[in-house]
Amino acid sequence: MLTSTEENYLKAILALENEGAVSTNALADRMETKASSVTDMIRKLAEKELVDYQKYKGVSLTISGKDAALRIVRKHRLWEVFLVEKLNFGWDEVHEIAEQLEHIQSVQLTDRLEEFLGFPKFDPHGDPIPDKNGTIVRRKKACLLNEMELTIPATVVGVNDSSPAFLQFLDRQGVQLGDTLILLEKYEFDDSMLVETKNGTINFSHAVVTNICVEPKQ
Amino acid sequence: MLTSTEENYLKAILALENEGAVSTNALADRMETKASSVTDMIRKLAEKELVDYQKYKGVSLTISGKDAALRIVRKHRLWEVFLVEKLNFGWDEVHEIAEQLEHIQSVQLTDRLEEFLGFPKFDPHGDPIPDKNGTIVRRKKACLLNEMELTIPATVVGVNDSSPAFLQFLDRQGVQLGDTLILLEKYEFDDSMLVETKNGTINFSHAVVTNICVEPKQ
DNA sequence: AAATATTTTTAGATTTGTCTAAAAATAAAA
DNA sequence: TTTTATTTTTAGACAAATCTAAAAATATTT
Repeated sequence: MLTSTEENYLKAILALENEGAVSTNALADRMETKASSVTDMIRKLAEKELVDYQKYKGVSLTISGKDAALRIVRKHRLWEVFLVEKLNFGWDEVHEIAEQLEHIQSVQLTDRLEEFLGFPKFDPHGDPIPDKNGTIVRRKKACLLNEMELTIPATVVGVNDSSPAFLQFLDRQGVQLGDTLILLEKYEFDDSMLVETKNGTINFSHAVVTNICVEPKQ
Repeated sequence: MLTSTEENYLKAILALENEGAVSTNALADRMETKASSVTDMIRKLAEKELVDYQKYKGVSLTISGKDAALRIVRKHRLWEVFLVEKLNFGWDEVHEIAEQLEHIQSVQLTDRLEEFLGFPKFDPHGDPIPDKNGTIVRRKKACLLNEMELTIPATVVGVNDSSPAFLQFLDRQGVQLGDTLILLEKYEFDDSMLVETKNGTINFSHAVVTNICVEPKQ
């Protein structure tokens, strides 16, 4: 059995390891703790064979570590769906609560929740929900809004930044999952872009267009 | 903010204090820990003004301690309703999971869950659910099955023992909340009783009839 | 009321996750 | 390739919740 802290470390390592090992400092940053604390915890996870670790070389998840991490992500995202779909929370309000709920230990609970929710494949931010075996649905045609060709309609399928600040900004612009957006112009000097939304044509900064995931319509 | 352990102590004190202070040993028994650990924790709770404590005299909850305890009981029982009503768990399966869920910190979550469930007044074992203010509905006419008069029909409204063993026993006898039972005979020599149930007339031991709460029908 | 038994508290130790400060290893720059 | 800077690890300490063993207070019995 893992402690909540151990689970949070595994989740952080999963999020950070895009090919290659994760550095101690990167983990410390994400966990909002000190590098020395990270070293201690990594040692413990290595002893439990959840991560591969060599001094000064960073960490990566083992098979069973990745498995554990995916189970936590699965729970987190299922609870987010529950909070939004059943309890009418906004997509900007659910992360913090799901951070607690993801540590509830009961495989049966998770599986029944999934069934109750109708086996959703994506959470309220468009992130994929691992199934019972840790398998994730991958979107093939998805890209960032700024990578779209001009004038081609695109459906919003997710966000890269799930912070309340960004989500509330999108709410205020009337942008939500499933909406259609069209890139009309790109301005080189500040990488901002003109986008057609259901609320009209709006100029979005670089930070905005690189944090919205879309799929070409049809 | 309270730790889960502190919350569990408060809950235990609430459950044990039927007039008069709770002894260190009684708490240790219920918490499945040692008396010395209880003394330490009581000290901490006293510092936070959640309990009144005098050395060698036992503890009792302060107003704010009782408040906190009731909030935890409220969450526990609401989650039990959710598990049974929405996720189709049996009444014998929910306690352990609710023990974890009761520590999730979010007043908004609790209140929205309550609303989602239709403001239930009792949990799956017939125990009353405190409302937002800690107020509990009291059943006026309720008594134990063994206290009923012979031949008077009574409705099952709760159980005093919520252990899986007892609940599964009741399941096998076909006894559930809302059922009508009729006391037919009392046997002095072992305090067992003959009871009419929807599955026929059954002899129930003293342990059974003193753990079923009923209300005279109508 | 004195002796004995029980309950409760204290003292000191352990584990978990964290910290600071210093040392060691690695990476980057001169 | 030395020197300097950065990253990572070690050493030692702390707070929380627990434990064992011993001491102190209270209760019970003779």
